[in-house]
Amino acid sequence: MRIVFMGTPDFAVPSLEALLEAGHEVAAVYTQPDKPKGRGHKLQPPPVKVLAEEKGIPVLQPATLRTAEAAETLRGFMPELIVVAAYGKILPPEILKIPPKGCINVHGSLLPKYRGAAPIQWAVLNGEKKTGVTIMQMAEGMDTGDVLAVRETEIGEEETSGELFDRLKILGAELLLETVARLSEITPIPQNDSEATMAPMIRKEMAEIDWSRPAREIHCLVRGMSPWPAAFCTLGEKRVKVFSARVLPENGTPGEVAVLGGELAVYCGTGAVQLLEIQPENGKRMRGADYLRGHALPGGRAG
RNA sequence: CGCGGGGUGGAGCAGUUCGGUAGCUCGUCGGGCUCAUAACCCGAAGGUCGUUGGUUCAAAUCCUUCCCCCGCAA
Repeated sequence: MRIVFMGTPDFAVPSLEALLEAGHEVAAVYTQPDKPKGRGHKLQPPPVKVLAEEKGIPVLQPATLRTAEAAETLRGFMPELIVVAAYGKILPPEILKIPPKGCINVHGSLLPKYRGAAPIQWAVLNGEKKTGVTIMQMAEGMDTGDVLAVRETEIGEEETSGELFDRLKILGAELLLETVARLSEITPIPQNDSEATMAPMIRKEMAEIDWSRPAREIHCLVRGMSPWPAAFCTLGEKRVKVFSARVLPENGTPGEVAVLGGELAVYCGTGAVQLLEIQPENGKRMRGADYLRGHALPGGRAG
């Protein structure tokens, strides 16, 4: 099938790969413009662009699709179908109407749950036991289109957003391929809007640990924010990221640092958490127990 | 030229301002104590102090070249 693919980050890469391997004709790839990232403000191409260029596919990085020119350009590729996976832009109605077989989207949740930009992280943050991927037709609203296919998966007790991301991007690619193959046979199912929840973009401030919260909740925060932006707190004078933690039943003054079970730990509102893997400001990622060797903290307070 | 921190035995750190024979906590190895231990005691091994050149009687420490790592911001 003649397809135009739109996607930007890592999550979208397996989907594009799958379409190519299945022999679909990808006429063009749309992705976000390169942005200055990293130290020194170097321009970074999105992962999808890197793959597309490797495969010799035309790459377009328009700042907006809301112009007559953009619609005209897209029409020029004569796509039968547009496949979108974490593109990062909303498609205006004029664009949605272009491909005769419609526009479909790969979404990292069980819609109508977790509509929006960060479904995977929110599922982990909320301590969900299961989630999944949904392939849907695109409508004008945010992830409101009719559902074409769904696949569920369980979330591990200790699974982080990063790990779940890696699994869902593969699941999503597989389900996408099956859905495209059976597109004409599928009857779209409307979403039940009354059950919808939103998963807005994650902001760094949301990753700050509040030690007065229950240990279980902090554990979810750590998993949900790992590896990005990473849950963080203050130890001594330094800001420290927490990538991995374990819940303990011991109670104490919330925010007090201790050594529990031989590991660096902090008491929470209810229970305590061991900080198994952390990264101090300016430091490398290391085990909490290692950090303890060079820092006398027990008895102190974490912020 | 976005701002900033750092590279010291296997790990995490101190020492660098005011140059002078490398230190702490832990790990490892050997021995001891103990019913026992992530406990305690004794002893040992292990470091060209990221790299290059320089200053000096003497450089981890001062000046210089380059490499690598990381935090913030975006």
